[in-house]
Amino acid sequence: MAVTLKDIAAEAGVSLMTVSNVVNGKQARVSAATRDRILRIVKDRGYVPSASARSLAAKSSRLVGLLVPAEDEASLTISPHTVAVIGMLERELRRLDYHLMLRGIADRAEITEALKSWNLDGAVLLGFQDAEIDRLKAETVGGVALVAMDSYSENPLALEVRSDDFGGAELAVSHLIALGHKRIAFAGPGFSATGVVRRRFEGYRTVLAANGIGYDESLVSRVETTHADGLAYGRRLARERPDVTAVFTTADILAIGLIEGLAAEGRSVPGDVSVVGYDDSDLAVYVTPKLTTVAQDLTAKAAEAVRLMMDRLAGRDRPDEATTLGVRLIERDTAAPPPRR
Amino acid sequence: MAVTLKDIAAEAGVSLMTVSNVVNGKQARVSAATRDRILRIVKDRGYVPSASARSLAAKSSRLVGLLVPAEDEASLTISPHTVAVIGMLERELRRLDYHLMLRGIADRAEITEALKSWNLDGAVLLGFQDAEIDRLKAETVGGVALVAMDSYSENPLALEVRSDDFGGAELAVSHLIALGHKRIAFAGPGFSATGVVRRRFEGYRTVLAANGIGYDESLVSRVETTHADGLAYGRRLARERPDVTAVFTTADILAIGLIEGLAAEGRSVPGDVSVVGYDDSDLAVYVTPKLTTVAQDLTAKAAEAVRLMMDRLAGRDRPDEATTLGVRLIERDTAAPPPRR
DNA sequence: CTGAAAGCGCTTACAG
DNA sequence: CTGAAAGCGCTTACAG
Repeated sequence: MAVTLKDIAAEAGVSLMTVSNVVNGKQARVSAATRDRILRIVKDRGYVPSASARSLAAKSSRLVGLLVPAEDEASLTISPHTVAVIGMLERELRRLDYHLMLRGIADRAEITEALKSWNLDGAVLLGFQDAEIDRLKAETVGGVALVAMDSYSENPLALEVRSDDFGGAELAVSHLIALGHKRIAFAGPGFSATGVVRRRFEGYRTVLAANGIGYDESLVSRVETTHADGLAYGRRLARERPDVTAVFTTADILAIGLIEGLAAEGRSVPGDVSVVGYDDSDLAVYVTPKLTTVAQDLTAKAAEAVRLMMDRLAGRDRPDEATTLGVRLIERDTAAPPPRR
Repeated sequence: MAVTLKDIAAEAGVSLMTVSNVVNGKQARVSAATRDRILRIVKDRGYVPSASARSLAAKSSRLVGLLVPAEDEASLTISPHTVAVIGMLERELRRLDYHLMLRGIADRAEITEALKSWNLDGAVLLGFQDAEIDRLKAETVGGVALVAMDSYSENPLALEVRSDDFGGAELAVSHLIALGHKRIAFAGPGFSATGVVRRRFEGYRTVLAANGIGYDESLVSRVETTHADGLAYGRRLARERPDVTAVFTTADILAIGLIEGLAAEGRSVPGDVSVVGYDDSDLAVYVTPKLTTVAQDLTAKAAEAVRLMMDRLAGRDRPDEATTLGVRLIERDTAAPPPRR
């Protein structure tokens, strides 16, 4: 069947060991002549080392997992965020001769299982709630390099990477206030559980307070991150809250649905209501009017996650602190001064 | 370190073999009492079988690859298409206790390498050109189950899954003709090389001919599948081809850019120019006006690919013919009768 | 610079 | 119903 080290060794008239050394680039241990001869045979025969044999014999699998929460029977929901991370991660791993295993996690125990089963060298945790990261235990995680994206968990087992969610909200809400808005709503998904949303909510509250605007709980709505939920929220807002002149949302897709919902009830953006999104996804410029939004640099975030992972894998340990990336406000066409009364 | 079969066997006072049988569900070979005892220990100790050891000893790795073309230094471009397939594939594999390895392919030789290195049981090839599928050889592929998506290659080594590209184009162009259009442009990426685009182009030509409309090469433009290229094309079209009243494009994102480009030059859709997209991606309903487009059921296509793969893996071999899924036209707001002159 | 031995954690026949 | 042996393809010390 497949060509093995043994076959190459036999053909080259050397020992297994020598071929192994050559294949793994330990050149100091083999003469140039032998090396070239072996390399030629390797190439001619199309030899590819068995990764599972290697993984079994060595301590390292050269395998990194990308772990993403998954409903039991549903297929993985892959956000633009996830896509950016997958792309970057795969490329960097490939460059360093690692492989990427993608795994949906329906049940918490599967994290451990995924780690152990293929003896992963590292894993990137994407989209988990802080509490789930908190629960990771050293016994079950072993020495696996763990990077948790968008997590505010304090668990020292995982390196955290996120962008400045508090600051992003500050930027957005300050902008709305500067335009003259006072009745500013907040819309986002379950913000008690997920740290990212909670930080944005805190940014919202903080800026309000700093500007002497009283906090009004009735302006805060829990809306899932989908176009449909945004749309329903927009209709509701138009009907029930004519006093609201601006909305800060935690996601572009939600903002886009919201704008459509407002329009369906005869309210225009930004004429009647201003809307600020979050993410600066591609979508933001495809829609009309183009979306004013908080940009987080997904590519940079993914790159940072990969870099942390690679540093850990290479044993270049770095100060074990969370990395927080900057954000900025992209002013486009959905935020304007409130209508004159 | 990690708990092994041996540890479990020792604790249960049985042989390795017996534990192995229990873990692998070969219950006929073990008494119920022993089985329950072993299962309890397995659970208590948190034993997870080593997949690499298993892969090495058995003939099967329970590993399926998703192979996607990648520019050398660029990160994977993951289309909505790819996302749908990744999600479906991961879920089905997980359900059957397989794992998914994601691999970008910069160079053709890497396909073989990916297959051999981890001893993949199967692989889904996504986004390769027909010629690349054609070149796959039995020697290098071995017995790996191969599914090629959106391929029109005749290579019997791979099972092909695609949707009815010729029919989709027929639907779109017939619709435009029925509305009264005669000067209908075609815009899509490199359509000599990729079978999918070529089939759509053939659909376009065929319908034109069937309706007595002469083929005009100057109406056919090669435009890459990006918003930016669509936009540039739209501007060009508005300036140089006032005679064109309708455009059939091979992708929604391209159509959306095109509409923006036309608008930038003062031409409205569908007032001045009608546009039909392809894919019915989420985007289609987010933009204004909402896009008329050809829907291909990505979920169904992904599901079919997974099903073919699973049947092959399970040895349930099926008639080795390509699967072609249906398409349908979704009429929304970007196609209307041509302007009266 | 090169090699013989042991072992990684499993499964696959084959016995009993 | 249960087990002892061989082997999957590699790497890791350790010798020479």
